Amino acid sequence: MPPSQRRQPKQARSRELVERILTSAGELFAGQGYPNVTTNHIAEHADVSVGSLYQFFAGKEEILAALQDKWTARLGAELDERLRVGPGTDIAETVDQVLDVHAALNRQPPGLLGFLLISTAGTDHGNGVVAAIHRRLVDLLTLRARSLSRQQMDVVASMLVHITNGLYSVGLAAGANDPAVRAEVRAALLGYLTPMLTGSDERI
Amino acid sequence: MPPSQRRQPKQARSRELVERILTSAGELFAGQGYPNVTTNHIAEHADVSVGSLYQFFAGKEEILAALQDKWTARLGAELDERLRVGPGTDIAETVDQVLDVHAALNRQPPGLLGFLLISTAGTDHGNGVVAAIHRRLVDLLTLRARSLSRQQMDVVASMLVHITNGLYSVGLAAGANDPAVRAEVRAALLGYLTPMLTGSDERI
DNA sequence: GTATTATCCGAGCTTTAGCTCGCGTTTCAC
DNA sequence: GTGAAACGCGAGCTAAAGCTCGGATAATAC
Repeated sequence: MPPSQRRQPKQARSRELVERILTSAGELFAGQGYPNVTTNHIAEHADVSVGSLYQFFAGKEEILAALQDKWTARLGAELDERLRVGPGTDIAETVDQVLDVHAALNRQPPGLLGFLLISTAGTDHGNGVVAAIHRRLVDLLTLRARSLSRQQMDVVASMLVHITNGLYSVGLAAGANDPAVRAEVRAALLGYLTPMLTGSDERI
Repeated sequence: MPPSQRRQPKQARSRELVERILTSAGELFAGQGYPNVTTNHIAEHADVSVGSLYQFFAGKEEILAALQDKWTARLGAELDERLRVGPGTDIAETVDQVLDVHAALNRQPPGLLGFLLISTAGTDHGNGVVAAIHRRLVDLLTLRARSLSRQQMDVVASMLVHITNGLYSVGLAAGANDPAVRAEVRAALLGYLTPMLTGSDERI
């Protein structure tokens, strides 16, 4: 399904223009808040005319969707690269890697990743984005937590998505690089996962 | 600091009108999403004229702020009432109570509490609202976790606010009454809190 | 009962976000 | 080099959100 009937950038300069638009939109969304940003702002900030913007995007929502795709793809790629898990990998190490990736991506621009993840809630497109992350997590869990039922895995994956998203988004974004906060998020994730993976969880 | 220079409702009918406006706004915000709701929608849905609405509220943002105040006050009152904790109270019980209160408030209208809590992020007013909840939690922790330093308590309180807010808001709101989801949220909170309160946490 | 204050209303004015369209410019294919 | 396609532009149109104001009604004070 094509994002819209708009023109697809073919030449290098238009691809760069689209890139500038996305970058500016990201900075503005994260900085001013989605409702306060207009397509005119984005165009101006990107040093591009509105007309050009509308050649490639149908509107603000489509820009948001494109950003979500771009960043979740980036997030997924980073995770794939770092999480070469075998059955023997230490959980704590895995959690650290995940937190590293999140923190790094959420830094430039600050808070954007968190905003994007939060803003998936409710929209059709957002559901797809979350589903992709969810799938990846279930794959990960399959390697680690074979004692869990399929249904349990789904719930656990949801939990993980929302713990990390939620924490790194709703307010903790600012403190994500604060070691104390970081340590607590780590403790929370491990506190949740450890009993489950070591089998000491009576719910299993 | 007065919310605005608007008129304060003095008579019973105007207080009821303000009430209707807030109720309608809550339903619409939770149902249609904040950006899609206009003051005209709210007035119409509340069966009130826009003019009347603007006599008591300066605009949409102020209505949101009023809703945040009202619901966090309600949340705080419910928690105070149910969480008569002494040093001997069971943690699991406390967590259950907190989840009960959240779930109940988030039910009518569905998702409103979650939306309100999320939407505090970033705004000045929202910071105040979160600070109030935060303060209450630190009080609670003071009774339970005396071994924590003041700074640690702050971080832990932040974590708790964001775990509950985040989880019950970003996507889990829909499933908040699903027993499986509920059980996982419970497990996550206990997994985080138990080591800390029993002193088996090596970070303390 | 009368003056005063509080309230309520909604047509319509103002502002602004959203968006298009025609034209000039650049790149590409051959 | 030349025609075609891709691109870039921004003044300005459109629709809708935000909001006011003057006048009518209801509550309250005395």
